[in-house]
Amino acid sequence: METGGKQTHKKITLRDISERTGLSINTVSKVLNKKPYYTKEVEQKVLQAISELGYIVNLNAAGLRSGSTRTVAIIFDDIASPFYSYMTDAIAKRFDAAGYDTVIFSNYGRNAYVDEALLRRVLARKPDGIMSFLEPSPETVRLIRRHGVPFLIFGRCGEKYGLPSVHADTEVGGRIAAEHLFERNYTHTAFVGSEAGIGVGEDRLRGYAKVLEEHGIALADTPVLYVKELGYEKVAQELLRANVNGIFCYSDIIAFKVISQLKKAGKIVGKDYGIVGYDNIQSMLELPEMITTIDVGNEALAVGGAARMLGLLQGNDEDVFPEGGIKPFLVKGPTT
Amino acid sequence: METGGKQTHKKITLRDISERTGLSINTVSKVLNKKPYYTKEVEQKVLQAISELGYIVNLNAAGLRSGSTRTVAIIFDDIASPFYSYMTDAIAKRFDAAGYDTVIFSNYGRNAYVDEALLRRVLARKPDGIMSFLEPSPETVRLIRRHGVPFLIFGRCGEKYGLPSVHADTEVGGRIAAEHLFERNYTHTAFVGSEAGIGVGEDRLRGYAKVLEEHGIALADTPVLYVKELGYEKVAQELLRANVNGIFCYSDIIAFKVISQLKKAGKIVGKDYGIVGYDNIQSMLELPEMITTIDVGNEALAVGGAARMLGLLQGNDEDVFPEGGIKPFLVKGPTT
DNA sequence: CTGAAAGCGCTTACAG
DNA sequence: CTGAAAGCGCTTACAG
Repeated sequence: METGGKQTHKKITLRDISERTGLSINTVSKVLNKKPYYTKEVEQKVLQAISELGYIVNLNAAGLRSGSTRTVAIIFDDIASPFYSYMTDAIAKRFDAAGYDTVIFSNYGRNAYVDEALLRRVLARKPDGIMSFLEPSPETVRLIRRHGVPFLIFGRCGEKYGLPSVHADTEVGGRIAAEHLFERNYTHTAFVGSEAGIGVGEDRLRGYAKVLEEHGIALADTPVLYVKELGYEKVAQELLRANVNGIFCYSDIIAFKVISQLKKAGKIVGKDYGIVGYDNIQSMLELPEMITTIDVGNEALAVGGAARMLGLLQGNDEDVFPEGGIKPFLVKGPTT
Repeated sequence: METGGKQTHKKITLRDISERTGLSINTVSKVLNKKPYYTKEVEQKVLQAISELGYIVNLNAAGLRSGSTRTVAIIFDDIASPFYSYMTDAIAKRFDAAGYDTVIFSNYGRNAYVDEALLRRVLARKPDGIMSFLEPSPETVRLIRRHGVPFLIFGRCGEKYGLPSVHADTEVGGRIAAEHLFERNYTHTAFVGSEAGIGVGEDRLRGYAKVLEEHGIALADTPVLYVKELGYEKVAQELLRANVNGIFCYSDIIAFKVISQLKKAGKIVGKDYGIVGYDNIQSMLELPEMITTIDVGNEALAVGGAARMLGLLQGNDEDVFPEGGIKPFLVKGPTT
């Protein structure tokens, strides 16, 4: 099987086009970049030589000189997660349409934040902008400042970092979930999160807690469990021990696993208890309706996020959602 | 004042490190790249200056000179699809560990092949290698050859293109699915694909067809339907009209939609009919068990694909699966 | 062990 | 409208 690996392939550069056409390198460059001015005749010659020699521009070299790589970096925790991959697809598609390529970075679950080491790797590629699903660590914020690169936080609020962000109102999401559980008479509730201290998780928890209060229940008197801390088996044990009948989960994936665990104990979802997830991944994957969940306005979020990033790339710092942000909504499924 | 700190966005380059330390630029470069030889003292000085000034290397510039960008491009059809995003995560993680960053490219569903325009965009970034979930068009193959860049086809056979590939035996997958349907007495079967002419789809269909033949049934006498051609409603109509009771689908996602459509007509899956999907996405997403499906050896495929690509990057053209490839296996679910 | 020079492939002023 | 020169930030020979 041949790969062409070791063969010598002559690299075609502007110099070759220049020699072929008898024009100077910068005239050729001008035609390539459609900069004024050149004659139709020159254009013809250049385009023909390019096609004949199979010239392909080296954008790294171009970026080195021009200062812009026409590249956006996306940072996430876990691209295998449907929420991230769906969003990445929707966003990268828009970058593509605007002439930007996308480089992806992840710390592969090693860290819930963008740490300095990761940001250094990102910056070494000189992207024109960075869009991050993760929040930056404090030192990272300093590095972003110093570097002056546009940095957009996506899906989480950037206010406390003084950085631009596009996100839905997560507290409202938690509120909607809790209200729904109470409406359906699942009033003995618990919250199951990923890990404590994640900003967006805390927001959802807060919205949920407020509804509890309105019903005269203190959050402290109800289970608040984190799967990364306890594991799913222990979480299920706690839920059973507390005799909970309404569960609000940080994500659909967590909800699915909780359902599986409780099933082992003979508990039937939608009958013995109700559960609400988060993210509405079933709609992203075009799966059959599986769960009651909160949709954070996925589509609007992706569109808005891409628009905001492209705006930042042009030095435009205006918020795309001045009206108070995207509103999450409930999607009723068979689990409540 | 150089130590003042808030120098607004002055770019720090090797030149600055050189001036700060009194060493030459190439000595600094040598330390950065750990090339022999330099003294401990010099190393100390350089590392300190780098830390003080917050230097970050420009890998585009480095790549321009060295010829290697330490970058791999991944091309896919649709990163929002769980199969692709899971694989991308598993693969990119391994590239990362080997010191390569990943750039993603897609034609966003516009084309089932890597066309020339897309490959040009990829090559303009000068990746050290390309890994593609999509097969190349004929002109694209020529361009790959001419360019001499390592190009690995992932998930599909590259033999007919003369290009290296890592893939499971898809024909066996189709065979296993069909055998299972017959075993379970779903003997009046149909195939539902994505679109005609996709190599990997044809392979699955062929394996399926062979089993039919062994049971004395000609493929031509059974429905072979493509959703991109007919749409889901028409597909369901055809399935009902032919009074089918066993369905083999090209993917789990297609299977889910077919199940939804047939439900509207009152048909209960697992009772009125059996259905087998492909990809085992439920395991990737950690969803509850939802469907009988074919797992193509996802984990092994990702590990092997990454290893093969990293091998190609080092000029090593050896196949990582000399023993006849990865074997798909059946995952029994509630739909058969 | 360290440094001066050349060059990777472009684009950007600027001169004509 | 076209071209000669400089330079983006590095690494690579090569000289000392």
